[in-house]
Amino acid sequence: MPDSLIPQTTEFQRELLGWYRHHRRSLPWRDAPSLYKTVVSEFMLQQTQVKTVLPYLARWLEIFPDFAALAAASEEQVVKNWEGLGYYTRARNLHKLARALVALPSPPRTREAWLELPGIGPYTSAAITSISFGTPAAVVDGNVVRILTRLTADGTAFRDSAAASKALAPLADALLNRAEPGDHNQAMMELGATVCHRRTPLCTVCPVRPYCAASRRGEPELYPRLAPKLIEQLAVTRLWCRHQGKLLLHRTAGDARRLANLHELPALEHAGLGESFFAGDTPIATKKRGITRFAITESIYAIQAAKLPRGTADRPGLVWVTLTELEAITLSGPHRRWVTELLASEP
DNA sequence: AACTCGGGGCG
DNA sequence: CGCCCAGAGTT
Repeated sequence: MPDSLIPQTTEFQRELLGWYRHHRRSLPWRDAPSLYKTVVSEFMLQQTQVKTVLPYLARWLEIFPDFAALAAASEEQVVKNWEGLGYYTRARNLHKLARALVALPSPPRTREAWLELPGIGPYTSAAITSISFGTPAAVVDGNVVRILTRLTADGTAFRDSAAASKALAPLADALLNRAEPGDHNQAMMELGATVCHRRTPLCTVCPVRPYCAASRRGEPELYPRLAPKLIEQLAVTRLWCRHQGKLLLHRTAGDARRLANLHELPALEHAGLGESFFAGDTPIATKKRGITRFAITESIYAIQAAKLPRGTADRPGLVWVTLTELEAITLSGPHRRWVTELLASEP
């Protein structure tokens, strides 16, 4: 392991923590910290930027102020308040977690015990226990991977960020300030978010620049080395079908791995229609979206209910929804926007 | 170990 | 457009 940094660990920790005390952003889970706020924010922040999370978290804390309120809510209500954030399994797991915690005499205090709970992995268990209980567990997220590979100029070609996190865990642990693990962990992530940017990092204001091999070489952007991902182009055709004030939607099965119980505009396959059903017609809207490794172009075609093949609307998953019901049900983020937009542009 | 899950920010 | 974001669960 490239660890020329290790002998200077104490100095590194002191500079990092000193910087953090002065420069940390004021964030809702830092102001009046509580276990509940820490847990909810960590779930929302999985693979999601701070800026995106802020409005969701504020609303969430109003509606579900503590574990008891969350545990008492229905799953439907919980997922509805996650609408637009994505990775909806996180919401279901957070809900399950709340129900598991209120059934215990007190929340666990060890990383191992938290790891057993739903939605909690290596990162989140370390984050929660270090921040809330002072447990000496080092977090390794995307920020930490970037900082550690730069500190040591580690040019290893990692398959993906998960492989990098695993490989860098020992170094993260060696650098952990065991007297202040929560602030140390947050300081590492704060540094990654506000100074050690993926591109054009602000090395001139970096508190740990003296310990950074990549900065010395003048090429911090070379790290980390991650394999490029292949983006696949995909085309989806969807229906816009209005009838007697209602809108035809597709509801994904509750046991599906993706978008379980969520609604979207029906795709051709949901309606049992062939690929060429709308051949020659003009879509009322064309939308682009990205989903992990897919770049999807969605074409939406208006069709009268009477022109659908008989029995189409009775197919499994298809539902007629009134505009009043539409507000209460959960749509995926993009579909919520598109539907709102298309309704507003109706004559 | 490799895949999958949604969505948005930003260069 | 492509990469990344306070990752975890499943296969």
